[in-house]
Amino acid sequence: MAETPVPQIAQRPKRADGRRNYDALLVAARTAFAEHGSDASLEDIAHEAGVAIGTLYRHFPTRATLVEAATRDGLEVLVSHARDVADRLAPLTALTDWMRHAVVHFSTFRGLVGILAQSMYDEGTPSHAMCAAMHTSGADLLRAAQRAGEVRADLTADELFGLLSGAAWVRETTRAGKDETERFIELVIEGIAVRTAGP
Amino acid sequence: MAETPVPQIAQRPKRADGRRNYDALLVAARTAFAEHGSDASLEDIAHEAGVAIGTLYRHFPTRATLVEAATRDGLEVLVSHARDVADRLAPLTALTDWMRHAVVHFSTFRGLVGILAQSMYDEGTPSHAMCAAMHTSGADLLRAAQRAGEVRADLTADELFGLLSGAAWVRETTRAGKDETERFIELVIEGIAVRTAGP
DNA sequence: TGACTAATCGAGGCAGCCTCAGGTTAACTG
DNA sequence: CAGTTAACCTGAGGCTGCCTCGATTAGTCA
Repeated sequence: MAETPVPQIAQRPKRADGRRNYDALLVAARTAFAEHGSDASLEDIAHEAGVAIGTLYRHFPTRATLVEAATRDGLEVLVSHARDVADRLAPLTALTDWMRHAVVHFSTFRGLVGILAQSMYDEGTPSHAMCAAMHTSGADLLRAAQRAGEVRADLTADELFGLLSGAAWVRETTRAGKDETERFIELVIEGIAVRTAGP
Repeated sequence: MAETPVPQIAQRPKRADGRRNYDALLVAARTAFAEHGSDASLEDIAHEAGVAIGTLYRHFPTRATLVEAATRDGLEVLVSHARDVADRLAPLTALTDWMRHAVVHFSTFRGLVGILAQSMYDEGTPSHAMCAAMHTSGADLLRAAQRAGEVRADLTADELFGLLSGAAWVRETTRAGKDETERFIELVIEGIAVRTAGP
């Protein structure tokens, strides 16, 4: 298993009021993003957190840094989940299970997939480090499934993430439920899995 | 083949100067959308067309109506292309070919897929009529391929359009080239096609 | 307690959206 | 051709949201 560095992008502020406001902003941001997508009004978020707009910008100089902070935990869970399933499940099952979780996380709120897809290859974006770690996680699972002969050998990790984010985008724009998402992933798996002997 | 109504959403203005400005706006809009995506500045478009902002709003009361007018031709081509391939090609080949064209059109500019995906099921959107016609076209091709036993019988048209728009979204956000797009569609087809006898 | 400086505040400049009251002009009519 | 009319055009102005920055406040530490 390849090394998955744990990125520390921005240490939290030190002063008590600073820490308090930072947390309040994060809570407000998560709510606002869930409701209005990644382009929710920053001034509303600041107001909701009981803080002036300048304070928001002090903690999060760009929208991207706020999104990153609001979604970091979820991505961390995703990365550790990859290690977990790799240990517990058969290769293709592990990959499938992880893909399910990835799609759900990517579509946490409208606009997230776009940001993550961007960050995956664009260093310099706040989310890049976490995305790179996640890329490694996915690639490891893919490689294992390929070694086991369960996934077509010519599929690259980038292609896998293309399929994954496409699925997440569809989920987020159609507000698909559990069943539709499950079905969609099944179709994708069908396309990348090596067929076992037919009837 | 089901009926494909040709919608006439908004007749063009009658007076000469009105028609002239309408056309100029459309040209400017296509350029701007291609360059900046569907959220290009409307004031820039008006200025580029040599017209005041109020004139733009007179012809296109909402951004959606402008997008619709700017992309209607392409959708019409897509619909007639479906009839064409249905006549000329074997069912699965026809479906595949049409999907290729659909993905390319859907990703004409950044933001289009989202609008089309929305319009497909939301009556009351300007693009809905064209989208519905296109839905019919795709469904016809799908049904033919299923009758020929070449595509899994349990795939619905809505699922097909989910896959299609997912592919288009990936193409538009990664600015994928011809090869990547081709590959992506191949993977999708692999997932929905009935496997011919294996080795 | 006083000094230091992190942290906060919010007015203000800017961009883009959209409306509407008033001015202009193409097209038609006698 | 002059008169009439409705279609058309204009752009200032109100609004929302982004982002900055100088003045102010308040934790922290010696």
